[in-house]
Amino acid sequence: MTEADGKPDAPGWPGGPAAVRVRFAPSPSGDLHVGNARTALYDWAFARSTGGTFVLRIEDTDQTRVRPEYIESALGTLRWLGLDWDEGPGTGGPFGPYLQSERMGIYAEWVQRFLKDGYAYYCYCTEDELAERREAARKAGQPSGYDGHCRDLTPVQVEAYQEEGRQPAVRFRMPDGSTTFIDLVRGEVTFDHAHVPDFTLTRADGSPLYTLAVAVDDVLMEITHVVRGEDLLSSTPRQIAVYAAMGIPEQHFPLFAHLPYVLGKDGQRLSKRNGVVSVNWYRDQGFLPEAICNYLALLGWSPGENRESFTLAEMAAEFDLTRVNKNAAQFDVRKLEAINGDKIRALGAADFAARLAPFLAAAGLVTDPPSAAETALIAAAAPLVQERCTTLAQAAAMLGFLFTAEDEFRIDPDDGAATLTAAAEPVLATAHTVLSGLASWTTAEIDPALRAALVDGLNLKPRAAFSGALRVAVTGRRAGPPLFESIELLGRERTLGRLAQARAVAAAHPA
RNA sequence: GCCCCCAUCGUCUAGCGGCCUAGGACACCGCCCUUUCAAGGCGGCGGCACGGGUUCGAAUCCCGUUGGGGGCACCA
Repeated sequence: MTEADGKPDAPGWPGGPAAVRVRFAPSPSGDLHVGNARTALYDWAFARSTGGTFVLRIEDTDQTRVRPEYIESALGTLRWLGLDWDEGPGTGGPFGPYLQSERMGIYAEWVQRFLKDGYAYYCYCTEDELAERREAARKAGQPSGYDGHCRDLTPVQVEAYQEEGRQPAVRFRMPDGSTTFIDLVRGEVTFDHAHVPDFTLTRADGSPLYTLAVAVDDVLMEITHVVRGEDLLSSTPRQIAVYAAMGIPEQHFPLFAHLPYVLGKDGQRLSKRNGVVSVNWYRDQGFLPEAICNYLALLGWSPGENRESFTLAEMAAEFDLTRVNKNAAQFDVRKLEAINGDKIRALGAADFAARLAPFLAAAGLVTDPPSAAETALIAAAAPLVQERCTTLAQAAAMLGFLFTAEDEFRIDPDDGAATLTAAAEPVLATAHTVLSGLASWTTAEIDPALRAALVDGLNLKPRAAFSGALRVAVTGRRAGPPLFESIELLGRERTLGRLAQARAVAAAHPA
């Protein structure tokens, strides 16, 4: 690492090769939430739209907050969403390793160099002392950042602190003046360094902090564009200061783009309190990755011309950072549901059935994986619910009556049970009789037979005949897939059995 | 407390000085279709936060106010 390692001819920098290199750098302290996913999506789309490289880097320097299982979870979520990375964990690449926890030596070297060159200094203040002075500054109406207490310690003072046994953190010496940069989303942004205090590079135990690791890695990994959340906007001048300390010429700094927040339902910051934030939860509910990507894309970007429905591939071709909004967006699950329904309906029949199967298995309705017979029944039943569901889990639930064994079949006590009264008994009896006499068990036979017997024969309105007791007896609920098709798929024996059972129940309940 | 950012229907947005009596989507309401529920079709409700400028002309440009969000960590 010498001055000669400066990157005058690195990709993406003015004067160098034009290739864009963007990174998504999550901190694995929990499941990927929808805000992170939106950032990842934009990073990915920007890389793809420019023909650049999408780099995935894991920011796991804080060992007290990071859990290894969250790394796997995040990788899995990104893969599921369809956001493939060109360099990163599991893929490799020329700038690895891509886990910051495996790059500690690199950060330590740079810290030593910053110390030697006077860009950084040891800070012996304790956290309690810092908190106390911070509070005092705030009360005095002053900026409450670090006050520079240890900036220019004399050798005597240093010795005194060392004799006390204090372990120093390392702080970056923020120069006077201000930092101005062009944010690709927000335009020109300026920070007065009076409000950018000397910040910590490493903890007392020597471990590196975000502001050090992120700047070093972005330079070393030759990142050309830092596209990330707005929460990091105010850390940008620090990173720029670190680039300068590393000896990187200003024209070779990465470009920045800060994305607006994704807020919860109540307009507050995303948290468990104001809606579900984990992408994995939506996956487990049966939201399609293409729906989530489409919806998330709309939270801050649009292709224009009132187009709202598009594929990942289309976004990859059309994404444009300059069209990203500056204002925060609220996450509205209802719109996600609407888009999910659209995407589900757009699926091919076989594709939909294949995606539905795991949800039937998760609900305990079929074996995992489904048997050949179950697979056939799923394929036959899937078209009945494809256009009436908003999620795959909901679709599976609608088909529950079909995949439930007869000894476990129950009428929904809250939904349909009230229809099974003595008044309905004749309807059920007639249906049973008619269906018993059917020569072939097909919708084409069932439909006209029931219509003749109930509508013409019993003089019932179609609505009364097919959406009341009969439907409840067969499917257990008032609402569900089309009745005649349902009866066909259920089969003669099971249908007649359920009808007989419902008759008994109805007869025992006076209207 | 100090500093920064943002501002079009309830929500997501189109709009980048005249094409706007502001368009689309979700949600909501009504009608049609209909064996339920959906889907689909048609229609409706509803917005440029406020106040000053600039301009022949402002949702679009400038300033202020208000409102919302964020930062000020040995978190990221």
